[in-house]
Formats: sequence, structure tokens, C-alpha cells
Amino acid sequence: MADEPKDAPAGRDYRETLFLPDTPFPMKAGLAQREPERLKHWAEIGLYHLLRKQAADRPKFVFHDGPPYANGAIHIGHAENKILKDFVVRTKQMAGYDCDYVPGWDCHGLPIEWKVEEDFRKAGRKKAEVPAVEFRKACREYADKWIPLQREEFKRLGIEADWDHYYTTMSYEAEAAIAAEFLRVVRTGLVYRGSKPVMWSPVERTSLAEAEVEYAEKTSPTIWVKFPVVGFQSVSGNTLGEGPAGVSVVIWTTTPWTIPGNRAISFSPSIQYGVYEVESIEQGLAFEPWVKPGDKLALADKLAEDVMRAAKAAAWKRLDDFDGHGVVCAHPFRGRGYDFDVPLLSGDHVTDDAGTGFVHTAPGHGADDFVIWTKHFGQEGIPFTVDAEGRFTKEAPGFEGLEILQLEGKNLGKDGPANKVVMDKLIEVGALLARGQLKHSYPHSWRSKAPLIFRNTPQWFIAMDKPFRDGKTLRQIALDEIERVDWGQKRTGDQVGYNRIKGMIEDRPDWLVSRQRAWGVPLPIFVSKADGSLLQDDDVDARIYAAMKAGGADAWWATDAQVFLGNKYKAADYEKVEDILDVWFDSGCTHAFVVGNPDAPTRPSFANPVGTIYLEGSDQHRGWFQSSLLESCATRGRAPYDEVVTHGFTVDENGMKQSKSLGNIVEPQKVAKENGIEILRLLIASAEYGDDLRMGKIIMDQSTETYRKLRNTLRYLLGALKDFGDGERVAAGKDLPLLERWLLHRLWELDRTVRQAYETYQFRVALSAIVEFCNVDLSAFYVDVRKDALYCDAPSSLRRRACRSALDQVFSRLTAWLAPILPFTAEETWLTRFPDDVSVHLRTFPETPAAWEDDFAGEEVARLREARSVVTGALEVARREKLIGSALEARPRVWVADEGLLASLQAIDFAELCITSGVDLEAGEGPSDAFRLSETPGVAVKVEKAPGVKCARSWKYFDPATALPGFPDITPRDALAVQEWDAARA
RNA sequence: CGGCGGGUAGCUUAACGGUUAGAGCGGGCGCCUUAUAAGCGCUUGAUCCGGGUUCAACUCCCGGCCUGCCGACCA
Repeated sequence: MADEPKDAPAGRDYRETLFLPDTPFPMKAGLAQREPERLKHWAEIGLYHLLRKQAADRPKFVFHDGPPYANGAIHIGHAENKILKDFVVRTKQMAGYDCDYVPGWDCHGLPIEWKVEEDFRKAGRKKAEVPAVEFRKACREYADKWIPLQREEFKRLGIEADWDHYYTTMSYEAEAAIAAEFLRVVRTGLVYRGSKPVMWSPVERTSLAEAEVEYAEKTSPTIWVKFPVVGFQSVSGNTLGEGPAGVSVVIWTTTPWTIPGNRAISFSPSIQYGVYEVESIEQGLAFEPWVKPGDKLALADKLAEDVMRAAKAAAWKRLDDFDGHGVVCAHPFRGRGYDFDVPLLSGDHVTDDAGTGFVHTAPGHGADDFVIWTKHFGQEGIPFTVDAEGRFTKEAPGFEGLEILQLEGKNLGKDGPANKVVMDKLIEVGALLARGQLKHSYPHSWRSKAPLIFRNTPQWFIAMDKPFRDGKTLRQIALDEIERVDWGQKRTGDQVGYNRIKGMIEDRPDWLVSRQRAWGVPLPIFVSKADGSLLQDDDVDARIYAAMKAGGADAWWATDAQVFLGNKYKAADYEKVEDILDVWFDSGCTHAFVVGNPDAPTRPSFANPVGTIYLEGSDQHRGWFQSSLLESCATRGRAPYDEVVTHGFTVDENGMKQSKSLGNIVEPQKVAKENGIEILRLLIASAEYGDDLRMGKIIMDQSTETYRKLRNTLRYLLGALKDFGDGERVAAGKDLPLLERWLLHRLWELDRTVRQAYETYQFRVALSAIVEFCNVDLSAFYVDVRKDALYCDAPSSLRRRACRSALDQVFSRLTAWLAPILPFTAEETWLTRFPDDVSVHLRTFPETPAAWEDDFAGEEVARLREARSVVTGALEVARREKLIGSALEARPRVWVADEGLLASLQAIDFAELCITSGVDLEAGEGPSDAFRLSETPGVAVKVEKAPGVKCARSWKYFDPATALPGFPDITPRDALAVQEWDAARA
């Protein structure tokens, strides 16, 4: 083209003289392929270490990673969690902190134990036959297999972290630290031995988790048993009048063997009870019923008839109301070793749907039973009536050694003699009212299919309500700390998280920390056989810690007790506890061995932080938030965090839980492969993540659209800023045209919005402000208006230089603000413009000069845009009427009633704003047939066709008489630009 | 069943006891062909249901429906 004769006045193709956007930055992102390449590049330049090095002197902000469980491929919930964490870490880093991120894994616990057990079984070995050390080794290997796999999946999400120095709860160091932490708790005096009924399989001699239990049909005996009333704890409120003489409270149960364990009877205050007297019994029976005329029975009114029929009574009458409050009964076996009182306790779990309305309560053999008993009497008085094999102990006098279930032979798992002997004894003492059989759903082991029992077992607890530190209890300290911590108020402005954790800590029972399992950290304690006290000795503790640090938790089992005890104590005098710790205790200790004490951080970037944050799903109020809080309050008297941020869960597009059976699972790996992970990151950033996060095709498509818009905006900026340099820059000031003053003002506003939103973890607020700015302010207005100047003005034009200077500032901020959310695209954009720079992620958010605040420009342009919208509306009508196509074909006549607005419009090039080839401004209301918008009164528009000829370069219509010599087919402005262009290439 | 949340256009969301419930995306209809698998304009479309408080309710209260999380050997 440059070879074309320059004196050819007309017909010259001016296209090459335009400054159209020009950039190698592709419109199509190709995220799925490019993201892995970028990750590789970051790994090669050691971005993580560059970040640490660069921020070494900055204030430290601690982000402590809650460890996911090292089992299975990551799912979308992991992705949401890790991506939100990444947003926090990156925004903090770019806001000027040193925000280190050490990822971790939770390794102990049942799920892995199950898997490993299954592997052994497949290899033909039962768990009981596998030596503990070998079993634990297999568990460790199992976890070790998953960690690198999950790590790679997390990396693929674009998470910036110290992936080479992650923590695990099963490292020898961690296991030793966890044990040491527990010993610290022991020193507070909060650890005690109590008991609790658990699901127990006598056949397998083990406790079971709820998930190991399945329910199956079983036929059980049912018995109605009389408990004679012997007195009252309080005389108030009873309506028996003449007293308790001769009345029996009747209970019903399907487990006769639990009668020796009975310690109470539960009733409901909302059920009507009465005292019923038997008048006659059924005749002609093949046996003699146990019920006799004259028997006085307390029963729920609604169930009295059922009971009487079961007992074969023929006639009865209701004597009086019966109120259970304060009533005390005798155990049916009173005088035979069961001489305690059996109180009636008021409980909400009691119903009158079946039975008698009174519930047999054996606190060692049922969950409800245990709860109601401990509510009234604590751990006192709960007997251990059944041993590990399901045999009665000496605490069931008269029944010692009897089996509940058969433990061997063909009838393994069938009823043993216990039920029958107990029933015979009840008959013998005259306490049995009736009996029968019932087919019902009953818990069984999912492994052996044998029936289960609830069995009271000794367990270790951490006391919530025992004063220990400055006279305060663990519950009080935790509640005090809850007041200090921000539970998301900063983000949401509500008290939901605070209320939730507070309610849980207020209500929770003592912390049950012992488990009868294999894969975990032991309770490294010795119990005195003489008095049951816990051995507390610094030297012993030190030996335990050293051994575990060198050999892991295995050292506890592999080492002879005497080695730990040293010379001071005799192993024979102590019981070495074999239980393992609740895995929640493990993860509750991560603050201790990952972040460390303020005075002994595990790494420099954790020293003296200005704040510490935990961010997890809201289910962790029950889990990690709570266990970390309690552990740290017990050992350090303070919460391990200053802020807790929570998120909801990922559900499908209809708001339903994602599950395999519903087939509505979105896999992050698949998203990365098909859409690119930035699409997912954008989706998460645009959601109110405190609520549930919906995932589905429509939402992904929308996120893709948003991505396109952002990418195209960045691409346009790159194209428009080609070869922009400091020499061209126009500083902010009075010289700046109104539009650029306005644009900088908008950046100033956005800067505040974005910073504050990031500061309060409201990524959605920041992102929507950015996206709206790109759509509404930049694309649909500023860029559209300034395109003419950008493409057609001479490079020396102040207008064009001001425009490019302002766009340069836009570029600087957009790339920074988007970097935490779209780390790949931000990097691609930044390095496209500055290929010699290292990384956009080493930047901080650019400071925005206070001088950019320009309320006048802000309001003025807002007014101009209102007037503009009347014109564009009018143009649309003209277009429909085929008067014009392109806006440049029009020259609207605009009547403005408001003098101030008219002056504003006259002060600028309103035609440029409307992208028309001219505009005629007139004062006044205008003719009645002019176009108006009701929301913008006082502005009227009539569209007229632009006169003149179409400029061959800028396509604006102009008066050819004004053309410069030699350039008859383009406007004077274009002629100057072409001259400049030609001169530059002469 | 109990505890704690959520329910605003097709989607992501804003709003406040008080104009006509705001925006972006999408959809529809056009324009442009100088951001072109782009850009511009116009347009469509919503407070889960039923009561109550109030001059006024998406907002506060009660009840229902749907839905999510939690509910001691699951993490």
C-alpha cells in the first residue's frame, strides 16, 4: 500500500493509515491446553518462592489450610474450597501481605482403615490376624498413595501453594506433636475416664461406627415388666391420693437381657397416664396368665387396652390419673443384688405409639437411655453389665457369664441363653406381666451380619465444665474466644456463623476422644492400677515424644512400656492405654505443628502474623473449627484463628445435592479438561458462596460468556495500547478531556469497591463491579465513543494520547484485580504486553491516586449519558424506519430544556458521544413529535440524515467543502492524521 | 424428628419497612462489518405458597412447601 502514489486524491485505501487494535493475544483462549503449560512455566520460574522472597518484609497474614482427607479423587466440593482459599491467599498477597499457604492432608481414620481392611480380606487375611504394625503400615501406604494424586489435582485448579512442603497428620513429627498436645491437655486435668454405650458386635468383639451398621429383620421376644412403686421423691403434684401401695409401673422391651442393666424408667410429661385395676382375667386359656385380679398397673391411657389384652385381662377399670414426676420404683430383682431405686425420669423421646408409655431405661444399653441418665446423674451409676463378648459380668448379679449371643458353632449370632434366663427369673419373682414375639428391624454388622448390641464401654473424655485455667472451664474459655473471633460478620454482616458455633459449644457434651481403632495416634497415657490416676511425668512424656518423633505413632505399640516408664515406675503398676485418639483431635492440633506458637512458628512467614484465617465448608463448625478451638483453648487458652470464613456446598443446577446415584456430579477434572479451570474459578467468584453453589451446564455456559467478555476486553486493551509508552502519556490534570477524567474517576471508585470487597472476602462484589465496568462503562460507552479517536486521530492528538493514557491505567488495574480470580488469563495478558516481566502475580494492587476522585466528572458524564440514551433511542426508531443504518448516517437535532445540561452538552463533542456525524443542539422543549424518554424529561430528539459525503477513512459524513487540499474524500482531521502517518513513513 | 441456613427474571445476583424491585448474562428483534467465533442499540422477563402486623412488606411475624448443612467411633 505504501507504494501507492500519494497524490492519488480519491480512491486511496486508507485502511492502513488507521490505528486499529493490534495484538497477538488470541480471542480464543484454549484454556484446557494452555493452563497446564502455564502451570509448568510457573513451576519452572519458581513463582511460589519468588512470592515468598519478594514479600519477606511484609506484614504476615496466616492462611491455615484445613486438611482434606487423603482418600479418593478430589470432587467439586474440594475444588470450591481450594479455589476460595486461593482467592484469599492471592488477594492478601496482592494487597501487600506475605500470605504463605501450606497445604495439608488428614490421614488417619476409619475410611482408610476400612479400605485397607478390605484389601487384606481380598488377600484372604482377616483384620484380627494382621499384626497391628503391619496393618498401620498398610494404612500409611494407602494415604501416601493418594496425597500425590490429590496434590496434582489441586495444582491443576491453579492453587498457588507450597506444594513441595505440605503437611500431613501422619508424618512422624505430626504424630509426635499430636501425642504431645494430648499430654498437654492431660496436664490441665481435663482428661478423665468415663463410659458410653456404643454399637458393639459381640461376635467380632469390636465397636462399630454408624456407617458399619445395617438394619435387618429380626424376631425378638417382647416382655411387659412390672416395676413396683415404692415411694416419692416429692409429694407435690401426685394425684394418687392414698399413696403408692400396690401400684406397678409397666414397661415394655424387646431386649430382656437389658433388664439387669435397668436403672430408670422414662415417661413423657405430654402423655396422659392412669392407674388401672384388673378385675378379671380371660377364661379358658391353656395356661394361667401372670396377671391377677386386683393388680394395679400404671399405663398410658392410650395403650392401656393393648397392654391389658396382651396380659389376658378380661375386665379392668381406671382408678385414677397417674403422674410420673417424682415416682420411685423398685427393680424387679430387688433383694437379689438390685437394691437401688429406679426413678421415673421425664424425657422427650418417650411416645405412646407402642408399648406402655413408660420406657425401660438401661443407660449402658441405649443412646436415649444414656442421654437421659447422664442428663440427670452424669456418668455416675452406669453399670458395665456386659463384657466385650456379650457375656454378663459380675455387675449383673445372678446372671454372670451368660451369653446374649452365641459366639461359636452353627448358631453363631443367634440368641444365647441370656434372654431366656432373665425372663425365667422375671416370672419367678412375679414381675412379668406378659410376653410375646416381635419381628422388627434390628441393627446388624454389615460385615458378619451378626446382631449388634449397645454396650457401655470405658472411654476417655475431655471435660467441658471443669474449671482449670484461672478458674474457667474449657467451655467458658471457648465461648470467650468465640466472642473475639470474626465468624464471617465482616463478610456477611450477619451473626449466622457466630450463632452456630456458639450454640454448638454451649450445648456440646464432653469431648469423647478415645476410639477402639487401629489407624491413628494413641492416647499416650499410663493409668495407675492402684488408683486410676493418670501418670504425669515430664521424663516419661519426653521419652514418648522422642520415640514417636523417631518412629511415628507405631512407637507406642512397638515399644515396651517399661522403656517409657524408665526406672521410676514399674510397668506392672500401670495400664498402658491402647485406644487411639479421635481423628478430630488430630486435625484440631494442626495449628500446633503447622502454624506453631507465635513464639515458635514453623516457618518465618508465620511469625507474628497480623491475622490468622480458617476457611472451610460450614459443616466444619461441627468439625475442624470446633476441634481446633477446643484443643487450642485447652492447651493455650485461645482460639487458633482470628477469622473463620465458611462456604456452602455444591449442588446441582436444581439445587439438589450431588450424588452418584442421581448422576448429577460435576467433576473438576472434567471441567478443567473441557472448559478450562478459569471458567470454574469465575463461576465460584461470581457466586454468593456462603449459600449453596449450583453447578450445571447453564451456569457453566454463563461463566464462559463472562469469561469471553473479560478476555475480549483485555484483548482490546492490548490492541489499543500497542506501542504505548511513557513519552505519549498525558498526566492526570486539567488538560485531560472530560471523558478521561471520568474514566479515572471510575477507576478510583472501582479501586475502593474492589479493595474493600477483597478485604472482606466478597469476591462476587469485586467481580461483578469489574464485569459491569467492562460491559457498561468500557465496552458499551467509553471505548465505543473513543474508537473514532483511537483509530483515526493522529498519534500526536491530545485526545488520543489522553485516551491511551487512561486505558493504560485501566489495563494496569484490570490485570491486577483479575489476577487472583483468573491467574492464567491475567498472566497471559500481562506477559503479552510486558514479555520481559516475570509474572503479574508478583504485583500488588496498583495504588490509585486520590486526585483521580472527580465528582464533577462523575456526575457530568452521568448526565451526558442520560441525554445520550435519548439520542440512541431516537436512532433506533430511525433505524426501524429505514432512515439510517449506521449511527454515523445521522445528524440528530436535540432540544434541551435545562440550560445547565445544554451548556454541558455544548462544552463537549456531543456528536462524538452519540457516535453520529454531527448534532444540532437547541434550547427548549422541542416539537411535540420529537422522540422523548419518560425517564429523561427535557430532552427531545429528531433524527435527520447527516448531510455531506462519507469520509473514506473515518466514515463520518462531512462537508466536502471543508476538505484539505489533496484530501478531498476525508475530513480535515483525517487528512492531518494521514499526513502525520505519511510523514512517519517518508 | 431436632438445630441452623437458603428460596428475587431462564442463569448469577442487588435493594430497602417507602418512587415504577436495580444490574449483568442469556433469550428475542435490529444495526454495523474499522474488537468480527467480535462490537453497538432496542426489547423481553422475577420477589416459593397462605395468613398476619403496618398508611406501606421481597423486607418484620406465624404456618406451609421445596432445598442444603449438622445431629458423639464419618471426614
